[in-house]
Amino acid sequence: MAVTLKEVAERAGVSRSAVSRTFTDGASVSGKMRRKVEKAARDLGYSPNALASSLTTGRTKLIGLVSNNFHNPIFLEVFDLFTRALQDRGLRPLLVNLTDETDPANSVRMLRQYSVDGVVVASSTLPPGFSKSFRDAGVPVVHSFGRHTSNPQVHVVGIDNVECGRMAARTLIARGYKNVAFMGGPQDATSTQDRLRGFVSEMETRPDIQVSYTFATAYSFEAGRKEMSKLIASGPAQAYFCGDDVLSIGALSAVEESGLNVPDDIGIIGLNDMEMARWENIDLTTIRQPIQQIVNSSIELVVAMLDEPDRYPEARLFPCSIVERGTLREFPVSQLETKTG
Amino acid sequence: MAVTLKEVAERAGVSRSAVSRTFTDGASVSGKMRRKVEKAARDLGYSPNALASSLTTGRTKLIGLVSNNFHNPIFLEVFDLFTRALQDRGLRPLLVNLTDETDPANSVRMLRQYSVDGVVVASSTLPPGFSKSFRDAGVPVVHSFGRHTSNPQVHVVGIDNVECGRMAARTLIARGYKNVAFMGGPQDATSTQDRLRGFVSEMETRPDIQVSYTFATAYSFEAGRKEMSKLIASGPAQAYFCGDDVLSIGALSAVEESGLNVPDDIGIIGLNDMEMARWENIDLTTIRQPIQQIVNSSIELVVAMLDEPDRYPEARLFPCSIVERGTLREFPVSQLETKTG
DNA sequence: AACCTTTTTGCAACCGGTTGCAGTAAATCA
DNA sequence: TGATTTACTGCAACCGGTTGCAAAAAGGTT
Repeated sequence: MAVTLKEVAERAGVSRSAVSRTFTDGASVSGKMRRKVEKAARDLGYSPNALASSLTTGRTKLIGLVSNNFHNPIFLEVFDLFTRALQDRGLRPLLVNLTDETDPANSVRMLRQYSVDGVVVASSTLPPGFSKSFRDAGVPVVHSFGRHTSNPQVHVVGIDNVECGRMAARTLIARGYKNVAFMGGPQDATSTQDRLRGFVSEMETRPDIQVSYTFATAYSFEAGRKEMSKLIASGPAQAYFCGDDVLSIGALSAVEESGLNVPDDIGIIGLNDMEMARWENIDLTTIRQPIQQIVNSSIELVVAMLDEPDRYPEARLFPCSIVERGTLREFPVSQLETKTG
Repeated sequence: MAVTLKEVAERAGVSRSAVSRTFTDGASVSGKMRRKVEKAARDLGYSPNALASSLTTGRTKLIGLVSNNFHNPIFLEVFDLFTRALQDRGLRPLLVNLTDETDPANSVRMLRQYSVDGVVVASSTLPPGFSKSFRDAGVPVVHSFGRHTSNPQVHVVGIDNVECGRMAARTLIARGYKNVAFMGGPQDATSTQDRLRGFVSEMETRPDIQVSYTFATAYSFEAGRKEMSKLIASGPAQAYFCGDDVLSIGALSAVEESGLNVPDDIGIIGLNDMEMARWENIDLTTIRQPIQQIVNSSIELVVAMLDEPDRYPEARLFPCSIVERGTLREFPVSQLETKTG
C-alpha cells in the first residue's frame, strides 16, 4: 500500500541510502541528488515511515501522556496545552487513561513496548512512586502536577501544594473567619494531603480559630456537591478551602440549593482558577495555578531528558497567587479596628 | 538499553524464531520450549518491541484520535470513553489536536508516518471532506459525531442533527411558545447547520410562531454567555434551542445575571445531556445524545475496517431523546384546552 | 597536469522482530 | 516395530529504514 524508500530509489535511479539521506536533515547530499530524489518522492507520494526509522535511530518521537483524571474539566485544558506543545516540537502524544488500571507496571510495559521517548504523568493524585516506576524502567519521565518530596526521585513540575494550603489559610484568617474547614479531594491524593497539611499547619498559629476537615470522594463536581450537602446538614463552617475549583463549584451549587448564601453564610476559596471560575454567576475566589507554565516546563524537561537521560532529578515549582473574586466576604471592619487599634 | 529478542534467545539457548513464537499467540510452540523461553524472558525483563513487529505484521495497534474541540467538557467525557474502549481492545490512541492546524493533509501525513491502523475523527464541527482525506490516503477512518450525508464517503457514527433540530422545535411548539429562537454554535460547524435546518423546517409548519436564529462563536460557555447577553439586551425570544449544553449553561448564566428568570421569562433547551446538565442548580432540559453508544460503535467500526479496509461506507445514527428538566415552562393549560376543545 | 582535499555516493550490515519453508523429533497407526 | 503423520524448531529472507566505511567524484593547489 504505502510507498517505500526502495521504490523511490528505483524510480530516481539512485541508491536507497541516497533517498534516506535526502529525508534526514544534516546528511550530506548534493543539490542535484536532492532534486532528483524529491521529484521521485513527490511523484510517488512518498513519506518516510517514522516507526521503521525509529528502529535504528532509537527515537520514536512518541511521548506517553498518562493521566487518571478524565472528569475534571481542568484536565481538558491540560490536554489541550500538552498536545499542542508537543505537536509544536514534532512530538506525538500517546494517551494513556489510568482509570481502569492502577498497577504502574502495566503502563510501563505498554509504553516501553511502544518505545516512547519519554513519559509525562499528568496527575495531582498519583504518588511519586508511580512515576518512579518509569524511571526505574529507564524511561525518561516527568511528573506534572505531582508531589514534590525532599528527596525527589523523579522530575516534578508543579506547585507547592503545602504552600497553597498555607496561602488559603492565611487568606481565610485575614478575612476574619473564626470557624474554617478544608474540604479536600480524595484522601489518598497527594495534592489533597499536602494542601491539608499546609492549611492545618498555618492554622495552628491561630488557636482561636476552629479548624476541621473532610474529604470528597473525587475531584469532581458531583463529589463536591455531595460533600457540601452533607456538611450543610450537619452544621457547616463559616468558610471552606475546597480541594480545587471543581469541588468548589460543586459546593457552591449545594449551598445555593440549600438556600444559604455565598459569601454571607458560607465562604469558599478554591484552587486552580479554571475557566469557569471566572463566570460572573460563579465568580469564585481561588488560588491560581499556572498550568500553562507547568505544561511548557514539563515538556521542556522531558525533551531535555532525551539527550540527557540520567539528568539529576529536579523539582520545578511555580508560585501560585490568590485571585480575589466574590466567594469570600470582605475584610471585616472589626478586624481592621483590632489591627489598627 | 532494552532487552531484545536475540538476547532472550541466547540465554534460553534457542533460535530467535522460537522466542518470537512464544510471544505470538496462535504460533506453534511446545510446552517445554515455551517454559524455557518464558523463564529467560522473565529473568531478563524482556517485553517485545511493538513497533519492530509492526514492520512485518503491518499492524501497529495505534489509532489516531483526531479532534478540534478541547474547550467543551463533553469532549473530556468523549476522550475518556474513547481511550478506555481502545485500551480494552489492546489499541493505543495517538492524540491529534487540530486547534492550530486546519489543513487535513498535515494530519494525514503525520498519522501515515506513524502507520496508524485507523483513525477516529471526533468532531461535530468538521465537514465530511476532512475525514474523506484519510480515506483517500487509504487510512481506515470513522467520523464520530460527524455529519451524515445522503451519499456518505466515509463511515459516520453519531446522531441525526436535523432530526434533533426538529425534536427541539416540536418540544417548544408543544409547550406553547410563540416566539422561539435557535442560538447555534459556530456557523460553519456542520452540527450547527443541521440542527438549525431541522429546527427551522419543523417551525415552518407553524406560521403563527415567530422564529429567529443567531450563532455563538464557539461551542463554549463563554460564547454562550456572550451571545445570550446580546440577545437579552436586544429583546429576547420566549424560548431558545441552544446549540448544545455548554452554550445552554453559558446562556443560563447570562439570563440569571440579567435578573430574568428561567423558565418563566426565558425557556432553554440544550443538546447533549452532559454531566452538568443534571446538577440541581442547572437542571437543564436537553436532548440526550448517547455518546457512550456512539463511541463504542465508532470503535467497533474502525476495528472492523482493519480486516476489511474497503468496507462500504455506512452511517450509524443513534436516536436522541428529550430529557425534561426545569428550563422549559410546563405545558400550558391554554394549549391543553385548545387541543381537547 | 599531477596531486591532495573535501564531498558525494553506494555497499552492506544492522535495528528488532516475523514467517515460509524444510528438516527433525515426536506421536499415531497398522 | 516400522511406516506415516503431525508437531516443533531453526534457517534465512524480509519488513522499511539508517549508517560506518570505502570508493568515486568533485574541487583546489601548485
